[in-house]
Amino acid sequence: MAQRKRATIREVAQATGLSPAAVSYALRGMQVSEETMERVRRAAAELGYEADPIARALASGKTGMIGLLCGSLEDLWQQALAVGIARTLRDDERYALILDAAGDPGREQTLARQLRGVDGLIVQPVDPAAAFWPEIAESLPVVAIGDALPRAQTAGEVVFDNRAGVTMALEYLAGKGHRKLAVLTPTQASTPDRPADVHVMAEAKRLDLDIDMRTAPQGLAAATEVAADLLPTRPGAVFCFSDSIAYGVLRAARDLGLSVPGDVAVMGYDDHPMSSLVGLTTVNWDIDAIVEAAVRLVVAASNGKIRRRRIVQPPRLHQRTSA
Amino acid sequence: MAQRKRATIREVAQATGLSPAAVSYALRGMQVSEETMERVRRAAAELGYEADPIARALASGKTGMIGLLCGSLEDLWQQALAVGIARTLRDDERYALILDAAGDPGREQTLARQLRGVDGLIVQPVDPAAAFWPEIAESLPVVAIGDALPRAQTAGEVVFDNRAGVTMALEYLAGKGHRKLAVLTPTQASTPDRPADVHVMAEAKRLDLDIDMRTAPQGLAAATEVAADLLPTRPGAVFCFSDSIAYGVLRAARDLGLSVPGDVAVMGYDDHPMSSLVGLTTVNWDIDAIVEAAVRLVVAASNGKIRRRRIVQPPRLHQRTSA
DNA sequence: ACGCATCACTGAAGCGTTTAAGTCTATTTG
DNA sequence: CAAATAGACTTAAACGCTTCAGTGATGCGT
Repeated sequence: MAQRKRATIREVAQATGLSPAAVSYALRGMQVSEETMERVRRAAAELGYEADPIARALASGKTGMIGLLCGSLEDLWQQALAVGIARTLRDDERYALILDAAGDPGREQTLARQLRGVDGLIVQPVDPAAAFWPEIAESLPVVAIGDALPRAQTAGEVVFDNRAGVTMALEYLAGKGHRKLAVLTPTQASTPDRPADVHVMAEAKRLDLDIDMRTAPQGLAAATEVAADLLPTRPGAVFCFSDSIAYGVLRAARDLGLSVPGDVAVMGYDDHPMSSLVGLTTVNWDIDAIVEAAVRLVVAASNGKIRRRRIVQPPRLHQRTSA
Repeated sequence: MAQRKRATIREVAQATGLSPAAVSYALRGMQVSEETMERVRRAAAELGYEADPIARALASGKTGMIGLLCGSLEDLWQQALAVGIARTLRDDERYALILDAAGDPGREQTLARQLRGVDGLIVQPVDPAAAFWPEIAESLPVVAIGDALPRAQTAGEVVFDNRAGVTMALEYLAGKGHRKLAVLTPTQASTPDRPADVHVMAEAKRLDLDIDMRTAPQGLAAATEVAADLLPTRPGAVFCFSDSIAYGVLRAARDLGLSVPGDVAVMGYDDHPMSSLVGLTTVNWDIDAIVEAAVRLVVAASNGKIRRRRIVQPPRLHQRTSA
């Protein structure tokens, strides 16, 4: 509370009889003799000096922070992704500033716009086609996860082959003999023509499926409510566009006394660790590979190395007991 | 990538024929005429001007960022807590810088020390008794969640009545007739005499229980491995100090073909939303209340309002099917 | 012994804001 | 009507660091 003033670089300079510049160099191991470096280190430790990241950032133009703009942190899988990215960034001496668009394209735009003082941005776009992305990507390195940003010059993209993922899921369900299904996609304010939705419609037509397409929030309680409305219409199977939503369906099914997969088959999407425990059949994206690739791309870009690589993740089907 | 330069306040000043100071005031609605304000607003919008948070922070001494130092983000409950706090902070125009001590007191110290340029700190301490807390708390407002920081002058504390929580869990298990139990606490590098451990030992003695105390990581896969080692010793019940660990036990039990709670009862701690789905009996802490209280305290303190309140959370028992 | 690098460091400008103090005009007040 | 007051700005000094362009000393080759 006391907000005690911390030591500045000037005080260290005074203590060692050097100039502030020399101290600055010494602390970062540049341009100084071994001996001076040692002396400075000692004095700094003595005074409890710790460089002020704000001042450093203003002077150097680099903050060491990477913004992580998540589509919706209510989704457990995205939580896991965020934690993984934060952890991996730390190994590069960088910190993640985690932001949550909460499924709202408007908020996504606001957050992306306000985001300065960040060396790079990793984004799981809610609205990949939005008009503001090119402008953002022009002012700092942007790496997109999930969907590409078609109109922006990103520093890299780790995209999911959602077309293949949807096909895989729907073919699997169709192969089990299901014709009448429901599809639950995450609720998001006004994002028309989402790529995933388009894929679902196309595949439904191709496979001659009767689908009831609805939206659901990612929170367990809220998703359960939506599912409780849906299940009485007795779809043969429910395909959820995130494991979090699928958990809600499982919960609702149990509350209604429906057996899974007997009365209703349930499929998820993403493969959160908990899915292995609850037996959810789901489409798997390799989260570790995604984390690793995204971090590598954004770190390279923030160092000025140009990559602009597009890495495509292939889906895999994890069959368990729910479908 | 182009790193296109954004407009500065000076350019807005030039465009309007005012001084930078006037623009600064106008943009924050102070000391200027309505008319000038409007003119500045328009010019700023035109130029796409957005204040640089770094420079603003250096000049004003406030960043709008609150540090959130989590004990271990592998724990799903702590993930949920972090997401909730970030979301709630946003309503106060503040951002959360989420950091993960990963159960390591050493890392906790490093992170806490480096943490400057943050208006306040919310921490779920790994090592509440550590010697560096007083120093940290002196340089910025600190709010502790979970365990209090006994030696530091914090700006507030939202503590869990772990004594009551442990008693509740152990009495419940004892009441079910269990004598031989195992307790799984989160792995953390070298933190001696953790309060929770002490409570467990005391209660074990009082209730005359035979307990096998072990540690486990919070990740599902890793926790499952530990549990797979433990379960063959056939404890009557396993009490886990986090739901995440309990999930691992449930998984291992299923892998080994043990019925829950028939062959082994499992109890968790924290009450993550998923526990309602997997039927985990657990000790509940009201996460929404905790989030709300912690944010309120840290925001008040970062505004200079002194509170220093200690809020104690009472445990509740959520009985489900696993014990 | 001479020029030429190299090394170790210093001086000072700047990064883009905020903010305390000061200036000038217009208005109010005794 | 002089003096005090308020309003609307401007000036300039921070904020704490980095970094560019020097400045003397040394070491080196010839």
